[in-house]
Amino acid sequence: MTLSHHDLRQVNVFAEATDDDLQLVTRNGFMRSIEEGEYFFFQGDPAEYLYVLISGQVKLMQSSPNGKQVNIRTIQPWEMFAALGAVRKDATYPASAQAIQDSAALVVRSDFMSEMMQTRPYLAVGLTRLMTTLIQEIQARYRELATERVEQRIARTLLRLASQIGQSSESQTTSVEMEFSRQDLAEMTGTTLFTVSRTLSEWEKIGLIDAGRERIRIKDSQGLTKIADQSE
Amino acid sequence: MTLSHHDLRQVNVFAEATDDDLQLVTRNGFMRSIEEGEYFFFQGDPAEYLYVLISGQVKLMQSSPNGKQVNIRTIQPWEMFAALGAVRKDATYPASAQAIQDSAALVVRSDFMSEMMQTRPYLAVGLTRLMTTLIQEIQARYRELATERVEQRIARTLLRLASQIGQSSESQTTSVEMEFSRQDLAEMTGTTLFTVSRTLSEWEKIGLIDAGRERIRIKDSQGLTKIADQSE
DNA sequence: ATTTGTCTTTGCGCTAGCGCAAATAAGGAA
DNA sequence: TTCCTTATTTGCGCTAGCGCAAAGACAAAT
Repeated sequence: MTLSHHDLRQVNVFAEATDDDLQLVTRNGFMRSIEEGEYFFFQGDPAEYLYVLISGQVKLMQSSPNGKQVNIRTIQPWEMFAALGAVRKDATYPASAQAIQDSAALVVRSDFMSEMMQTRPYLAVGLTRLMTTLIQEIQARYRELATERVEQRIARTLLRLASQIGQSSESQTTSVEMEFSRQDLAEMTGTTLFTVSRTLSEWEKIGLIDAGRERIRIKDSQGLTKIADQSE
Repeated sequence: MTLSHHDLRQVNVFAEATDDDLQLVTRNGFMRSIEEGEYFFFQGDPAEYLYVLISGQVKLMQSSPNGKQVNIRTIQPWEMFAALGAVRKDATYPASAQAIQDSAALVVRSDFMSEMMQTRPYLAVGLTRLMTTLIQEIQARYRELATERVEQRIARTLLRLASQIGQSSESQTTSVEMEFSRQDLAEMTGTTLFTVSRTLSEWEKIGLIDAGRERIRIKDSQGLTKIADQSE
């Protein structure tokens, strides 16, 4: 698989890059494909590489000492992830990256990117911009987790995922088919598999969604929005 | 109040700055002092300035549409905050900054810092490094909120605060006196004022802490650590 | 078609923690 | 000192959501 510069410019950090710089990145990087369920890296590994997802879907998850897991973020194609190694020496990945669909990624050495950044402010600035986005998103999720009830969080998460996926795939169809297990969704919303299952069953009954094994499709996003926004 | 370069180098992002650059920053910035309870800025305001806390203590909090608040982060002296404006045009603050003690900050225009960053990679890289730290911290808090019980979260928060404060003040005394209301602590841990009160009362009874009105001192940090780490 | 493994559903009991209300305590101001 | 405001404590009832177990559904492999 070859990457055109046009493709790579979909990556926010590379949007303003010169052709030469993109050339450098692709020359120094390599492609890596893994199957559903496999990992790009594990929490605690030395952060030697950063990744740009080309196809598929990847979840970043963090596990606590006692073994429970939370889903920090779900990566869509053309997102850069695991970039922290580029700015911190001897960092280790704070999360594991598992493919939830067969996935391919462009892999670049952290220290190579780090060198590039020293002489190309646009790169460092772009990376900072990316990080502010991430911070804002996780802060919002944190607030939701702290203040909202499970039902609202699940609704909001479904809507968020639908918009992320709808954005990355060009299919602007109203109802996107999403592939997630109940367990995945539980980890994303900070609840349990059982509660997710119960909630989705309820919603399917009243026609808000259409759900199956590892598959959810939103039928009435307005109805979900109403649930997500209900103040009490 | 004047800021020596030595002082400013305590700020991580400025650690490697040249004297000239520090000069520029102080010349283009100004000091702003506010009293306990007042705000440096509010969520939703245009992010025109970034701040470096010089003295006091500030909490960054986010409020949801329905009015509930969470404490995103607590700022200690020599921390930079509200830096997102420097990399995003037309951004608005995603949180409000309220002084929980009388505080003073160095205030710098976002677009001035933005310009500096264009020609000084160390600044952009330093800012990115700062952001990765923030991301890691809030991710950890997110995981805790999702997987741990209230008791553990309160214990962990107390320990974290104690270490942060102990770090910024040079007093390496074993037990730091912390000034927080029960409400503050509730917002930091994603619980309610009542639960915090009950928990602290319990801990005071068994000698882990010493608490008063808007005041907490850890007496037995080992005991707290044990609570924070208990896996069940 | 049958088996096997995994994912999902659902019933059931339980409890951590919420939320209200009322009492109490601690400072600060007059 | 006394008053006033604000923070804290504590009792009490309640429920959202957890966690287990067992059954059911689906998909892939043989």
